[in-house]
Amino acid sequence: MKSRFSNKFIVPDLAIVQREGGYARGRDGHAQILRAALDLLVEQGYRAMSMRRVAEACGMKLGNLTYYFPTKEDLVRELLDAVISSYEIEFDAIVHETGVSAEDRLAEVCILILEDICTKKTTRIFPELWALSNHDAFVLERVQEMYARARVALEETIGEINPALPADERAMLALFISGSMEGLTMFAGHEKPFQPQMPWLERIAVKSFVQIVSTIRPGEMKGGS
Amino acid sequence: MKSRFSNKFIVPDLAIVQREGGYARGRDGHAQILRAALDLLVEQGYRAMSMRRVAEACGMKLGNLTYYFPTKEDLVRELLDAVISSYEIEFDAIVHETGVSAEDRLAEVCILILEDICTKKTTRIFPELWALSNHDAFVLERVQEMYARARVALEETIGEINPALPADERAMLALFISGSMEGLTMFAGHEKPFQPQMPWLERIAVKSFVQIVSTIRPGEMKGGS
DNA sequence: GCCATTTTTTGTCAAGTGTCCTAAATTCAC
DNA sequence: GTGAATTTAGGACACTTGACAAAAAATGGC
Repeated sequence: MKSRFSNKFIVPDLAIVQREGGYARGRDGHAQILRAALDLLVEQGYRAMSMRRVAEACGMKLGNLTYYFPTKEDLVRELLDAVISSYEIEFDAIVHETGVSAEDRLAEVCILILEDICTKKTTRIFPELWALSNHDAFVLERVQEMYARARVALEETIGEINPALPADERAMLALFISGSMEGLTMFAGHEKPFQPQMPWLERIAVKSFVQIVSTIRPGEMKGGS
Repeated sequence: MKSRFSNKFIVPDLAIVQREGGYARGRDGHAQILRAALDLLVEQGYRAMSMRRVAEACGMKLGNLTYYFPTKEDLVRELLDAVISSYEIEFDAIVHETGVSAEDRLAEVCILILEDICTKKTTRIFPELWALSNHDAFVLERVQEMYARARVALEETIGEINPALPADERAMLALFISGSMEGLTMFAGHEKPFQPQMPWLERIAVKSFVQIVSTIRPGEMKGGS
């Protein structure tokens, strides 16, 4: 499952924003709740993430949990923010990488994402988010915002590989590549039937992406033959 | 949103297996329940698909619903089967299509799937199934079985385009292509932010898929340079 | 029309859900 | 140490959920 690229980047579980006031214990409790909620979400799914179970999971009484998060929506939103922020931080970091060729950087970004897909956390959480985003505008917007940031790195390298491509077509290519990788979650993600074949899929993906980025010509995806 | 290929195939909502005995009214009720459950699942998500809401949605009392489906698991399994079967029927049908070139057949299969992704039903249901499959072995198996059938058509045309490829590498390519398309659901599916750009994505996808299938050489994805 | 079979109604059950409120305990700057 | 602010505990509320049971109604072959 190890790739030929070193894992310089690993996405941390949560990017928790420290609360302003309060005591030290309060800050601990705050973070503890988010971690417990995430763990419940990953291990047993969204249905299991009830206020009572979250409270129990971090040795807390229900009444205390509602002190930190008066409503469940508060908890869900802050958890979503913490989870997604951790991905965004990584994506923002990789943008400023330099030194290797454009093709290798494209490959590197893709490998990072594909390796992350194999993670239990990512395999479990993202389908949950996709399902939620179908009926919750807030989740939809937040998730799409994250993907938009993920595409920044892709668009940049695409521009280096194929400078003739206009911006909107670069964006489309990045969108295709990003979505293409996400789709492998259900097949080669954690404990999925084709997880052992992920290295093969990585090679196919990288070769395929580099190829389409290099060979597509301006206007071709819009109406050219 | 119309593609250059005619929509010969449209996936019907449900492939309901008729019950054996009983009165005519009973058979109606049976189908009515499955339709109401599907509608609830699509319109409001899995959480809204409670026994009471399903019963109410088809003008039925709760107790009557439990007569048809003693447990909720019974209902979910039969609904899942009806939904997935409708897709499998289409996939099986397209395999027996002939007449056009291998490249065009690959394109046709891909277009069919990508058009289906834009459907409200597919956009809504599949993320739900992916999320469920993370914590329900039955759902996982049934969904993966469906995808396996969907890959049959892909593997066949891949073999025609690149006959030198061994079976397992053809299978990997089909897996990549299938997963690649599924991933676009969250971006260009029904009411998703890039739904209007789906035609562009279709062209990118088809060109990319044909390219990788045509140019990849045996052994390349396993260890070649 | 009879009558066994099938379908429907009605009511109940225990368990779980999110939310709210009050009183007690703890923390920590002063 | 005192005391105000913060954190915890405990209980209660109204509501939803899946499952179950028994009586009532409708169906349709004979």
